[in-house]
Amino acid sequence: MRLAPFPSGPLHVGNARMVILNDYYVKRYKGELILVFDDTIGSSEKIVETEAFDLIPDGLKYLGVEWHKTVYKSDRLDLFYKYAVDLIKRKEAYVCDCDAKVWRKEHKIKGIPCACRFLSVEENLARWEKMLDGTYPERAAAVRLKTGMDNPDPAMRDHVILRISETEHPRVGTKYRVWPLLEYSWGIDDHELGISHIIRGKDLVKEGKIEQHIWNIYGWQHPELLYYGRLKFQDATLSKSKSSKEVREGIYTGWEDPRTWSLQSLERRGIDPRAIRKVMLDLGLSLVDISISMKSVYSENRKLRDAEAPRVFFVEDPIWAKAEQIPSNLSVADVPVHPDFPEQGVRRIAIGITNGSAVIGLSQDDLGQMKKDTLFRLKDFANFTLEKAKPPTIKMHSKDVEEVRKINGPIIHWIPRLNSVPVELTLIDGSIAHGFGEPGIKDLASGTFVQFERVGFARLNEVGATIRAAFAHK
RNA sequence: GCCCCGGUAGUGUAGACCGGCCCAGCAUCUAGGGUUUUCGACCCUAUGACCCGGGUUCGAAUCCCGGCCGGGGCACCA
Repeated sequence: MRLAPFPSGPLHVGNARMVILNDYYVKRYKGELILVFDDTIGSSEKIVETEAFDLIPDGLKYLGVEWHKTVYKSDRLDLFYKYAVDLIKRKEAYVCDCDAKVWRKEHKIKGIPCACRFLSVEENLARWEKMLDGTYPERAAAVRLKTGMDNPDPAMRDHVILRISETEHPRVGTKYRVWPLLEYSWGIDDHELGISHIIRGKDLVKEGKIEQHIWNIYGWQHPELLYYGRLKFQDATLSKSKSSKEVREGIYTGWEDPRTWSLQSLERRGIDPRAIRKVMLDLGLSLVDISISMKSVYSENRKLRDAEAPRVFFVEDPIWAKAEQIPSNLSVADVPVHPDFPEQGVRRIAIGITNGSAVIGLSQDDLGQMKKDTLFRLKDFANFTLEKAKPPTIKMHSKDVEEVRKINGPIIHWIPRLNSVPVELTLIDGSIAHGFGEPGIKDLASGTFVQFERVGFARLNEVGATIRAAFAHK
């Protein structure tokens, strides 16, 4: 089987379907997977980006995809030329010098052949040479495959299979000026590369039919063609060209910016590749267009990683409150690393008491919902009442959690002023939440997937004087 | 305009090829409840679907026809 990305940028969650489906069947039937960079010259809208040659394999490795060989379409032009000449000699193809617009209107739509279709083999071969040697400028001539002008489907009438482009190619430069189109190059390569099964999006069914036409000409065995419908995410806009532009212009921080939805960005957010794989495989292989939510990926990720995610306190944009009347024997809070696994021990958070009071950071949301005298609990520490809002002052009430449970009072997360560490948390929309994490956060390894209690899961990407983290999901 | 494909709960999927075991299974979402020193995890409960109309048949989500709705193709893009 084969993976055939166009190298315009890294793979994103949407591309993951194609990749995982192929990888799944290859592994299940112990087949062979070839990574084929579909780096023909493209068009003004579809441009080959050199960095994609590295970003795509990176994404595949992240997903745990194993491929056996890498092939570049741009290395195989001579092969496509060889078959082009052969098709012309077999009178299966011809060089058409009609204007594309005129041809579409007068010939394709009406189903009437143009004069070029009846030219002799010799004349066609002469024209072919003129395409190669530069006599024809761009767009002046193209090779058409005789799929049939009388085909009831206008989409199938004598499609162009090779055309002239003088765009410089990032890998082979200006060595070639005639480039194949996708359906032709694959018609040849699916056979030449020995592909047995093709799994691709249903936007390519017409291309599949053209491939079959070519296989029939040569009497080649048909690879199995399987198509799946369009996949949309309700809560993610996937646009490689938009991302590419925003990355280039510096509006996005790079290809790991969450707004690109690249595999790199998901890795950075601590999404387990197995979560993506599970969701993609659950979709099956139907032709139906589907629209799913990233929530399913998040749900799977939670199942996979909740158990290994240490709990940490993080307060965004904290309001520093003066906490009074704390007894000196309560100078440290012992907070479980993970509530379901007591054996993982506790986080010892020093409160920082001076003269019976300390400074504690609370979230604006929590504080905003409290009235004077509200009884609440600083989670895993002690109960307090709100004395006054400005300046924010809270007073120790009791230690036992039952006191606050009785009245069903709020239990909130918090951080001490003492030794708390600045944290920059990149959210899914690309914005950054500034806040502080509890002192112990600086002892965690970079790459750790944590749960900021009552905030959500995140991955620590840089651990230093300031912690940089990426929000994953609730 | 021409051609192709699809339509099971909010979402996704199983069942459809080989009609009965399907008054339709599962997951997720949503709403309740339980548990928990997190708005996480875990447990329980609830709501909720075979696009419509004919036909074949003892019997149709499954087969046939028509309609409706949706998607895609008709590029010298991939």
